[in-house]
Amino acid sequence: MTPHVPAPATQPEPGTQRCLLPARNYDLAATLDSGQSFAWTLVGDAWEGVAHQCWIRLRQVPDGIEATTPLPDPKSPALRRVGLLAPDKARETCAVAASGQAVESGSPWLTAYLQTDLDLSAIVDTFPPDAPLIEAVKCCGGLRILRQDPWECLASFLLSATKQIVQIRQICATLRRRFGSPIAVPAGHTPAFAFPSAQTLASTTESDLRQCGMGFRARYLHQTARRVARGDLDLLNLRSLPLDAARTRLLELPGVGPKISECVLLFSCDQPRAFPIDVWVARALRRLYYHGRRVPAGELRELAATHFGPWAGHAQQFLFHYARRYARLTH
DNA sequence: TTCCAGGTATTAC
DNA sequence: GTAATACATGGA
Repeated sequence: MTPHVPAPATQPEPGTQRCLLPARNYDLAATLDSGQSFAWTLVGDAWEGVAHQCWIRLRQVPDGIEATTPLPDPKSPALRRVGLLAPDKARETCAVAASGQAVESGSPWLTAYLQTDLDLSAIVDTFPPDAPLIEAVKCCGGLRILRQDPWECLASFLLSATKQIVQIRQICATLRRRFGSPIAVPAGHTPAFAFPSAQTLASTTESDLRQCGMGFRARYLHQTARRVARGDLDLLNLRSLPLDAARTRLLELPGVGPKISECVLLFSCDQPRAFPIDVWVARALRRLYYHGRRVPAGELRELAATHFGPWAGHAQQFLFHYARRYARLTH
């Protein structure tokens, strides 16, 4: 499927810098709106959101993804953590960008976040050649998996239990507004906030969190934030552990079960075999691989672990997006 | 009004 | 070991 590609803008707006991340076979809309991140909003023909504590605007353009960020403001040290480059490098490029040129140099952290360097067709080639996957890939080609911050990913999915994606997005936005640090945005833009750290959330109360509309999930988020804040679990170190070890550590956290742990492993811990099975994926697996029969959860897990190969998580994301967006699979 | 939402922990067989 | 149930909240 070919994503809609709007015409490129010519000039970055004043006070911002822009760069192009070359990418082939990349569907930005499918990627940002497929329930893996809850940080992005469609504004006109672009997606606005916050990643790595930076406000960003992303647009699909013919050669890849165009990214816009605010220029660093030397008068606001608290808001200085902005830009497509590390802050020191960003200052060097200010003059160039402010003069109206697009910044063409790379931005390693954004490339890593969006995974624009990954060869998606090589991944798809590793999938088993079965009809359901072929159909899902045909419908959702260009769907990527982001590499998110582990804490934001864990906290967001703790809030996901029996919530619609639109509501998870709302709760995350409220959490940012109430507890996140303000970050730089283009002049005149509505304020944006970083995702609050585990330390910050640990220092609030369960009742404070509950007022963000998260209901019973507040206790899980608060308790997990406290454990992470006091160092029981080093989330970044999780990325260097083998799959089983990382999974075991995550499952020790309150409110984290088999589904949420797989989400964190797949979306933030470099574990492409991780395979979250939620209601949609379970429904899709039953419908597409078992003729709609009732199948024990254990059998679905067995299929997930053995059938889809080294990039099973991507297969899962195709099936999830396909079921939700195109097939509208119901019970 | 009733049902359901990218689940998990607890309790009951 | 597997099957029901409570858990808050808001949108459809």
